[in-house]
Amino acid sequence: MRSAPTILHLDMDAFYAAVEQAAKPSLRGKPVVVGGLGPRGVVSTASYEARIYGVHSAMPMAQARRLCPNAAYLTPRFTLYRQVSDAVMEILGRLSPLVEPLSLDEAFVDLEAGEVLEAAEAQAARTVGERLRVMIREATGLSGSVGLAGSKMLAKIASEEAKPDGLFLIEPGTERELLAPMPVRTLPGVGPATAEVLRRAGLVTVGDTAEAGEAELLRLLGKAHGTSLYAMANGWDDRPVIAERDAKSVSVEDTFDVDLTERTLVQAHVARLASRCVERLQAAGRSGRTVVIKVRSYDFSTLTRSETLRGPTDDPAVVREAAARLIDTVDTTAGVRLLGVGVSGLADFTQEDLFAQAAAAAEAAGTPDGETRAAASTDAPSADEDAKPLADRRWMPGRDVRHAEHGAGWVQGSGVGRVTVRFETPGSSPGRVRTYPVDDPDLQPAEPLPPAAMAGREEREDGPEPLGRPGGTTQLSDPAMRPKSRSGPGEDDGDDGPPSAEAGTSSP
DNA sequence: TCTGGGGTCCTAGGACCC
DNA sequence: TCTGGGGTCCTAGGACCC
Repeated sequence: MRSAPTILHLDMDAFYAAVEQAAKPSLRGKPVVVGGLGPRGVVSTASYEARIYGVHSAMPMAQARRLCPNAAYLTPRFTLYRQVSDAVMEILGRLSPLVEPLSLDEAFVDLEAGEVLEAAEAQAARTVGERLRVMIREATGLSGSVGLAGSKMLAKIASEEAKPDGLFLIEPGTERELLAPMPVRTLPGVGPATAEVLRRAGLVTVGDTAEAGEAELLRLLGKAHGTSLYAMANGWDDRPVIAERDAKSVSVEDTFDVDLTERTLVQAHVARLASRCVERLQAAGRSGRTVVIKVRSYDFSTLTRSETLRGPTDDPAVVREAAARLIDTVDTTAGVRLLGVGVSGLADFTQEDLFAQAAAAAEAAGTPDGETRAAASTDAPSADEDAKPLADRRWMPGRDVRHAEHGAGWVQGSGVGRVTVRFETPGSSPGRVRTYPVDDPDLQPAEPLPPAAMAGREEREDGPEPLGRPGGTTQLSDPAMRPKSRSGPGEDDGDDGPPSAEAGTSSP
């Protein structure tokens, strides 16, 4: 715990939804929900306008649609979010060399490690935080909330208090009094299960928990959890900001629109997931020794099976074979809703490297060829072409497209052989809507356009058609064009829950 | 129309070794 | 001739986070 508030936590406000609003002028000020659009999708991020209706992260998409039928529902575009995130992280790097990203939209910064802050007093830290918020807005057009405190835990709690679009500084010395009345769920590491255990013991607030004493918490929660919770409840936290950590596992998983029952289909999906997993592993330049499969059944019960190899590998065939052996041990006849394949026990070298080294050594020593292994490891990794039908992905709501005549736009919706496109770009004014057949050769998928603030020079010259020409056929209901109907104050507790991953459901 | 996807860390039991 | 004790690795599951 530092005597000056020199740990900064940045949390971007409703990040994915805010990026979409920056990219799509017609959605600004309107409810926007980003997440999986399939029958089993969940909400990744809801804009503040959508939260007023009760929509929040991790909520099933179907429920969100019931609560807020007029929102724009968009599939996530991670490459774009990563671009914007990189720009934000670069700005954080100007404050201090010690930046710890937690996700695309969140990071800790140790201001003491930078020169920006010499006089380590509160006023200086506040100034740095406010300047940061301005820089982020100028560079990306987005708002972020800043927490400042003497520890990571408190900085994070502070940024939560600051939301949305604010700054909150916890003056060292005031933390216990600030924390005491807060619900124990405020503390990091206290989720539903822990909160319930504590509630049954009569501990509801952070203050209750601190007063209960360490022995009681150890009894209730076990060693590691009890010890850390006692410290957190007292505001004690001296975890350092750590610049970069190596990943410890890589995994991919798919939830299916309809439960899988056919054995060969299950096996085929496991093989495909194994290949995808290895692609990611290789892209990271890593290899792994333990292969894990995950199976979620029709009733949501979930199990994992793992196998540890003799040495680390990044060979797709080796991982596929291990995954195939593992799935063979699982009864899937009742129906499977999710399959996953992961690799852990990561290393920076591979078994093949070792073979190659041995071979090279052997060759150097005059032994005939060291080629035996090479063939196996260069097998084509069988890209997952058939992952999702191409047509489905091309016209997912939210995707960028380009029309030969009308220029850049994005997919507002599709169905029954048609795609509805709104023609606008980040720097334009709200655009109009037109509908095309899905196989119209004039219409093609396009690269995402970054927020206008980031676009710099190259943007703008190629805007969409101006408003005013009649002829756009609007046949899908058009959420973005409805009048703003902000109802009621809404609650708006925290921000962002779970970010999500690729639109990811697929059917057999 | 109930419940995504990508991670981290912890616990606990059994195998195995010294 | 009836019971060690500790350390490490592996496997499985669960809580939690974004």
